[in-house]
Amino acid sequence: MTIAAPHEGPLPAGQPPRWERRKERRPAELLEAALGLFVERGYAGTRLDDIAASAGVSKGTLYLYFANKEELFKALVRESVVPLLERFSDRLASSGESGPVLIEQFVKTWWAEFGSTKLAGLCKLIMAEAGNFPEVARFFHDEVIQPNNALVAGLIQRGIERGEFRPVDVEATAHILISPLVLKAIWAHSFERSAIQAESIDPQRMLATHIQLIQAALLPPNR
Amino acid sequence: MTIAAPHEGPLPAGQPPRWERRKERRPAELLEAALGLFVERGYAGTRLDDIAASAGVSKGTLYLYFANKEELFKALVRESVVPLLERFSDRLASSGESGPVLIEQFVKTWWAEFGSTKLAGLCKLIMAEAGNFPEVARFFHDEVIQPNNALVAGLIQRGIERGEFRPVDVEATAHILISPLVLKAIWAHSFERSAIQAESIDPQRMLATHIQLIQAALLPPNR
DNA sequence: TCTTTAAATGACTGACAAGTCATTTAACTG
DNA sequence: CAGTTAAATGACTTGTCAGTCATTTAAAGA
Repeated sequence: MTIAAPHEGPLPAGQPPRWERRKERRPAELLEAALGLFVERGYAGTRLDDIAASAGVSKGTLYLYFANKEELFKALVRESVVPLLERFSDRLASSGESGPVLIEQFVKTWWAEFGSTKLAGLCKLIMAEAGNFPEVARFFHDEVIQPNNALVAGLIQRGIERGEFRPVDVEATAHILISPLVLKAIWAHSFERSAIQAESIDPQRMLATHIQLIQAALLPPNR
Repeated sequence: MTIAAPHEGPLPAGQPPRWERRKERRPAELLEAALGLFVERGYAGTRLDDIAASAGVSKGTLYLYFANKEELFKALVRESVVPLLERFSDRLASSGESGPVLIEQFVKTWWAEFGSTKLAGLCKLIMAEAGNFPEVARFFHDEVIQPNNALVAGLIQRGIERGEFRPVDVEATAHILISPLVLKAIWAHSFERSAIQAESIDPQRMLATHIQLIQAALLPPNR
């Protein structure tokens, strides 16, 4: 993509080397290519030759950086997850907003930062391959899903304590709140790819309705 | 599984033939075996040898009944969908119950008849393979998902017209209502298989909460 | 300019699994 | 009890793709 300076060391003063080599941006480039192809064709359906070609190198190069296909896949999951967590953790946990507003912020942020992203395709992929890669599934579950659920549960719990929400089963409600987001994100990478002219609902419209419904459902019974 | 009489014709009076042959229950048996293995290991991960062995025959036999792996898969989807539709169509569409009760009935029936079944695994499989089998995805979408959505949308629409529900975006609400069911069903065939000791929520508990929340969310603003 | 170093290559191999088919086996027939 | 039919078999062929490695290429240093 972009022309890059060698990883370190002095370059011939000024102009970058026309053709790159011995770069250590290679792993990242390969993972980027792998993400796209894995999401599009699935794990088994993606050839390492294609990933390499898509990253502009040969298959041999790929093996300089990753031991094998499975390790490449695991690295992809690991590397994709890190920025994801960073983006989310501190975002809403300690905001001063009211419960209903926090819910709205969460839904919108979640969709913008994750649901509408290629990463949602990765989520679909992991679910599809969970049976074949239990460790990967476990990792993703522990590092992404659980914290995310906990975050939502925290929002609801706090709202209840403040009297902004009526008392409900916090964990179950958290699941129910997230489900439409996750499913819509997955959907976009399965049916909406194939059955294109399917009259699928606009995400923003669905999100807006979802926010309204949840807020109404959690309204305390006072007054 | 069970010992079966030959497809037709007279048997030697009384005792069924000890070893079956030339049966035409074979296709169904093969599809049954295929369903289990496909759901467990995915499309690419399932060997035809294994399907045949699981059905108690050799691979050659499989090819007497299905042209190839892809046709076997398509047949599986087609055959699985038919009973699914029959079970659901006439169930709730013309019941005399009130809106909130219909919602509850729908959620519980859906889970019992589909979500907690192997067929949910098929749904996961189709989503995972949608990219590789667009026709299959389209078929499933048109024959299962759309009618199901329409059914729910109908319930909500009728409730609104009767004044049992407040006016909402019917289509979006239908999606939102179904999402937690579908996702929980898919979940059971991915993460809950691999990350077993994950503290996953009991489906009944989640269903109960979901019903409460939806009913509250749709409560008309009267009084 | 020559030498050194390591990044990159791509032809090769080995394994695995889809799909074939000549042969075997068992039910039925006369 | 032959003889006929077709269901069933499993060894074999074939194509694909993950993974290897001797060779090539280009950057850096002397």
